[in-house]
Amino acid sequence: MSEKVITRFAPSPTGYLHIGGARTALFNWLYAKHTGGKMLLRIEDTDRARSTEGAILAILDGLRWLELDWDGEPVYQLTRAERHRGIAEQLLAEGNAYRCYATPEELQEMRERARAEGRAPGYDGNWRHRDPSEAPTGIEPAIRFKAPREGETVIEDRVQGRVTFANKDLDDLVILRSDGTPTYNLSVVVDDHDMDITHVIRGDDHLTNAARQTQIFKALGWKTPVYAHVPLIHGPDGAKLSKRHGALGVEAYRAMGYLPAALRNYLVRLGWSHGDAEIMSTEEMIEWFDLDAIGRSAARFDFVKLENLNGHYLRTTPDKEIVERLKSLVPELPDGAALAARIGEDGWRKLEQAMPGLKERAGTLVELLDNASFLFAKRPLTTDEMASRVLDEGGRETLATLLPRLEKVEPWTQEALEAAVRQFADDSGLKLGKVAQPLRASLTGRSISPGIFDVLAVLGRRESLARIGDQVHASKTA
RNA sequence: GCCCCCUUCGUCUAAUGGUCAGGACGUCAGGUUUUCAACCUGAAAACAGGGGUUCGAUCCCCCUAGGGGGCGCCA
Repeated sequence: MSEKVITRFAPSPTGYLHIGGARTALFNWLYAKHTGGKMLLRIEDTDRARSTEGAILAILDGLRWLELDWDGEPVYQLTRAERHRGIAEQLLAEGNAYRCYATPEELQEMRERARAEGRAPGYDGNWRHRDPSEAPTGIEPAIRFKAPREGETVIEDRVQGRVTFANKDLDDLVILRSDGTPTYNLSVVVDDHDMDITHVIRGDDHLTNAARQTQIFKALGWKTPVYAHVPLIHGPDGAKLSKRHGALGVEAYRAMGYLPAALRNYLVRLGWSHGDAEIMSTEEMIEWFDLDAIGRSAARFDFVKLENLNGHYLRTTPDKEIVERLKSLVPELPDGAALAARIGEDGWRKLEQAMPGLKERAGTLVELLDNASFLFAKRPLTTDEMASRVLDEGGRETLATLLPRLEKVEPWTQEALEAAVRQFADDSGLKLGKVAQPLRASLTGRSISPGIFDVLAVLGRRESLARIGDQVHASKTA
């Protein structure tokens, strides 16, 4: 019965689901899937001052967007406070905890003194042995766990290996605040036990917590879960991930135009590998993922590689799906409403038609959309610098002679257009590029675009001829 | 300050007590080409430093340096 693996993702809702949390969730999810187990979701909202409803929603949304599902209903830690309190009382009754009357000021002072004297700034255990009769009046005590003083606490970590802490370095932590609310380390132990969690996969910033939690598990006579502490993700400069370079919520990645499959693929390769495999399907990830293959060193976040991966997934995603994703993305963009109005039904149709050429050239959905902007541009087009240079006198003359030939093309298909333009280039003794570039500039306002015959076909006869005509006329009036 | 962890091309990583230290992204050079991409070919690019152990160390041990994490009545 207890053979089945149960992992959990346990974010605290004090902000969005950041990229490190997303990877932790992914690893928990993959391990659960790999072993045929479950992944539970627990919202660690015991810090009432900082937890927000919005953050909970953001985290749930982020997980859904990443397509990482969890088993059962999310457990809100706050709702279990009574149970946690009960265990604290039990620990107290069994002599594994004690009341501490130290005030915040006293603790502050103690820490400063310890630091000054070069000792670990932990609690000195003053109230561990003091008689309750000495308790000052008017002060509600906190309850502290009576941590072992001698010996060591050993964690057999699936990623970090055997990690040993001297018990003298681990102080008596508060398990129940003076206001009667449980603290993190107590809640985690009780919940992991009650939820039958078999594997705890989390960031290695929790490594020392694992030692403290192990002590509590032992005091309670409970079996500890298997631990796997994954190294953190750093910014490109090797320093802690800041908002500037990637500690963004996953919704920011969505807004930048990344695909969930690409982000998953990128994240799974940060700290974990399977031989030379780089691009892998979700099925392959599940099949191959294993705790033992997780590395022990921190990885730097690299947007360039993410974008490369995203480009790959863009190219292999069906056109219709990309259009759907764009439709939901556009309203969230700056000026999204206006953009959506400009695109319109007709624009979405053109977009899908032009998609094969567009997705080949983009790293993100946002870039793709920008590359596609010529599709919904209104005449007369504005031309960028490079396009203007192509549309010099010679370029416009070429267009002027080409225009009548194009007007005769029937039907207006890519094949017919290509044949006509190539024939024109031949007849004029011009290289195809000399014709294609002015054409491109007149049709898109840029020097870069999808294949020119695609552009012509998608834009349609009327619009294409009008845009070319605009340039020809400009040459006459100039 | 104390405790814990980490260190292979710029980045993500593989591998091994004896290898030309492999792959991917990026970079550079070619090819292809209507532009840009994509794609193909090729190149440059790493075992942090110092001691051991060993016939032989990137790999095992120690030290140093550098980086990271933790040290709350936060989670």
